[in-house]
Amino acid sequence: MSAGDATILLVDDHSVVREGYRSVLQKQPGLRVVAEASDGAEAYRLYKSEAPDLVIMDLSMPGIGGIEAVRRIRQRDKGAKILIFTMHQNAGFAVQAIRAGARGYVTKTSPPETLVRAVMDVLAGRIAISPDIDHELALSRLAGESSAADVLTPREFEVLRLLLAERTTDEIAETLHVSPKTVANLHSLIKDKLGVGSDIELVRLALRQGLLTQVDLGDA
Amino acid sequence: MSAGDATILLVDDHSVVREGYRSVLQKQPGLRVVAEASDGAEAYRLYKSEAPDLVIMDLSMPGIGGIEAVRRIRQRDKGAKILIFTMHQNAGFAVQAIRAGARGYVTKTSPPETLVRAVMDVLAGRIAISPDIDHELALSRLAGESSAADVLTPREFEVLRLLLAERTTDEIAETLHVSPKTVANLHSLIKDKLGVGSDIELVRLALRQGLLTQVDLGDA
DNA sequence: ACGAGCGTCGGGAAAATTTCACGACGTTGC
DNA sequence: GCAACGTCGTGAAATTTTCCCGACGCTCGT
Repeated sequence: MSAGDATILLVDDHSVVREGYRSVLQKQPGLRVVAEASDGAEAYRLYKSEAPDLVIMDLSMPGIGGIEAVRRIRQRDKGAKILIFTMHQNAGFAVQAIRAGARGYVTKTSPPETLVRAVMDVLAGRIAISPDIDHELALSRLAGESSAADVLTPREFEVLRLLLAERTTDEIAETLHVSPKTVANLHSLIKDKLGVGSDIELVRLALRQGLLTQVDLGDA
Repeated sequence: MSAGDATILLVDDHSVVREGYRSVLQKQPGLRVVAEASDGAEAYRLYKSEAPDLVIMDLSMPGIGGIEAVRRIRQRDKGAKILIFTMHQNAGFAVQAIRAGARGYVTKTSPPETLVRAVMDVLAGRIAISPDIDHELALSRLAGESSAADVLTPREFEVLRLLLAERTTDEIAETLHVSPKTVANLHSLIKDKLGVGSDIELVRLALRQGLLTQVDLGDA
């Protein structure tokens, strides 16, 4: 490991996975893992203190998730190179991540070579997307599935978020200081815009698009 | 690695994670990883040919999932020792896994020592549950949250499954050869039994209990 | 054998929700 | 200035959900 090695910060809440990263990356000359974090807040702290050349980050993590961590790091350093490495084989997540400022998106099902290749690409300033996500993105294009984030107005999006999180129409109305009737109207309009017929389809769509994560199920 | 080493089969669809397992386990004397699989079907095949002392298995995998793989292996060999190692910090999954015949359930957020400890426990014939899941199980007990699988009759469960998968009440009625009215009645009864007020809560509950997985979102 | 209990199936009617049509108001952009 | 649009709300119709009920068949304990 020479002084000219590219420095890397690993972020993943699963220690065994970080172990796996290390094992794969250390076989590669020119790379050096200099720090590890297990959540977004820690990642941000370590980014500031270590100023690594590259961050490899998972998306689903307790507390501050990956997307938000990307946003914060980028806000601080516009040139930050962040590669998302996640289990979510989901075009919606990829779009969100890239928009937040990530420079790459690779799924964990990818063979180690794909990860290494993506690391090199991002370090060289290129955008790296793993083939399966390319395919997902193509499919969602072809299917013409409306992306909730694009089609909905801010207010509608807010209502959708609350619908997925809170319980009743009345509670949401109170939170938003509008009449329950308005919430019902928006609810109906949202389903219309997204082209779903039932609430169950709505939740499934939200899941696919990464608006709701399985780990968000908090109130158990 | 002596001839008396305990042999292990690793099952996880993320190659980097398998890399991590190996890295952790090979530091441990007396253990030897003899095979790796990336889905349930391959796991079953390799179990038959390799007859390992222990299987370490992920839950969410393409095609045949972890639970089903446990069931098959156990059906073939009642003495099979299977340790579930997964990201799902979810009491519902743990219950399902143990009922299917797994001998242990450890989350990926656990430190490597916990995994190693669990491996030893299961090899010694003990049941191993990681502390966070113990806690989850305790909580779900205390909250008295009804487990869908327990509280619902077979027919109700079937309707729930279809509600989560299909689209309209009428379609389900047709599939089941009953009147839409019956489906609506069952739907209402299910929500009552599970103590949820809306379809959205219903889906969230199903998600928490592992009845629906993010990867099941097929029809995108 | 028999009644109690339960799962399944559905009808009827009331209650609640969803949907649709419509109007008002403020902002933005041309 | 005015057209387009987002937001908020009303009223009435359409639909769904819920609740109450009865029927049928099965199992189980006595």
